[in-house]
Amino acid sequence: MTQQTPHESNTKLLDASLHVIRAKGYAATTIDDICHKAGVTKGSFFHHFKSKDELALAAASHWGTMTDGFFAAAPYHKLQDPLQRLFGYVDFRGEILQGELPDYTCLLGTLVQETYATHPDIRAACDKGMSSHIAELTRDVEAAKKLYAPKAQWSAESVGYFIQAVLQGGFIFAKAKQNPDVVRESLAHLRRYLEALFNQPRQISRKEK
Amino acid sequence: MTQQTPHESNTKLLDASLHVIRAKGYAATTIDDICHKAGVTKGSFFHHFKSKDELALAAASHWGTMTDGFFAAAPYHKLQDPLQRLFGYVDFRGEILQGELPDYTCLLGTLVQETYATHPDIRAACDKGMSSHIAELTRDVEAAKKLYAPKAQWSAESVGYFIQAVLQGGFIFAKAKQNPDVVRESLAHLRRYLEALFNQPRQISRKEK
DNA sequence: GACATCATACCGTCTAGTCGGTATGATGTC
DNA sequence: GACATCATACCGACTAGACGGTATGATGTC
Repeated sequence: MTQQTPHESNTKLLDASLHVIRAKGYAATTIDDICHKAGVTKGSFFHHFKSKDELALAAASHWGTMTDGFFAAAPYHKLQDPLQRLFGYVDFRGEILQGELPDYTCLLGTLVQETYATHPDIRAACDKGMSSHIAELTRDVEAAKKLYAPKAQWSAESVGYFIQAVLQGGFIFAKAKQNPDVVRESLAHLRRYLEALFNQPRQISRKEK
Repeated sequence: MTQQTPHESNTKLLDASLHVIRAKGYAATTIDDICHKAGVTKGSFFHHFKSKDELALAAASHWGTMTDGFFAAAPYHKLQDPLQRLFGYVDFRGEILQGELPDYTCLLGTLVQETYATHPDIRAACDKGMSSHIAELTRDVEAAKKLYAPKAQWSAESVGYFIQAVLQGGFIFAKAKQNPDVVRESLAHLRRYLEALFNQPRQISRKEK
């Protein structure tokens, strides 16, 4: 909290770890892998981080900071209507499926799968990061519900989790097929569902042909 | 394919690996872990499997056999109407969320996350296993579509993948929260969506309070 | 006695983490 | 402004242990 701007090597190591862990998984990632990718030495690594596990915690936190900024800066975020902002989010998640798999998949989803039973603190950090992203989403769902479906039975939070589950699950198939098409098609189903939940007539989304 | 009934140790090793890999992940699982859990020695392990990677392939195949049998024997499978069978599947997936996390999460989803970039053959085996399960599901979706929504635009296959994505994504949150409630709530959303897709009036499912 | 099924000791490599050391630059003192 | 002192950042050889895999031989079964 009393952080100065961290040193460049520190940031390079964190950025490298985001990529390498998403590509190889946490256990298979070696410290040397990360150092090599970051272009720093092992001595430097252990100057900045006490252990591999501590790096994972720092990486999870770094991931949260990165993604918060990324989504806050996205164009959909400026829309006034909370429902439009929600649709904007879903469409945006489809638009960013570009480049290699480690560029668009979720670090926390990968990390938690491997560590939930063996590394309680890393599991908790993943939970915290994902929950905070979902809480942000849930605020829009809640506001949209008040406006468009005030009497509906479902909870806004469960919708937030549902959206993320579709994404996380889609990423698994993207990895299995080396191809994000399943994510795109699942997002199309998700959007159709959200339209129904909020009593919106079927409409063609911006990016849909 | 010309398999005799495999020796007991072989099966014990495979069963053990299903559990251990789902708990710790593939890379963090050691051969000794699996031997210990199976109650056999390392000599036996290497008598039955050439390497750890070969075990992973055998485990993926074993998983497919197990789950095929498990779902084929489930009560919903006897229903005549394909749409009821589909709803039966979704409800059944909710009902089996019992016991510890490694008891109900998906081996292939866990495995593919860690290996997709580094172990092409394991990745392919996971893809094959998941695709085959989805193909089975897709047959019911297709049949139900013919009956209840013949003109709809969506493809049956994309619905099959969507269902699995919701499950796989839900498992990630179950791991993060050590609790399958997110899966249950996501399955409730999924069911509501499927009812809409097939033009079914909202109905209270058997297990819903 | 031949073959499958182990059991045990062992080997070599890989890897997280250590440790002694250096480079750089800030701060204080005269 | 010269010099001592010290903190931070970094380097890379080294180590101890873990882990995948092997070698060898025992035991049972036909």
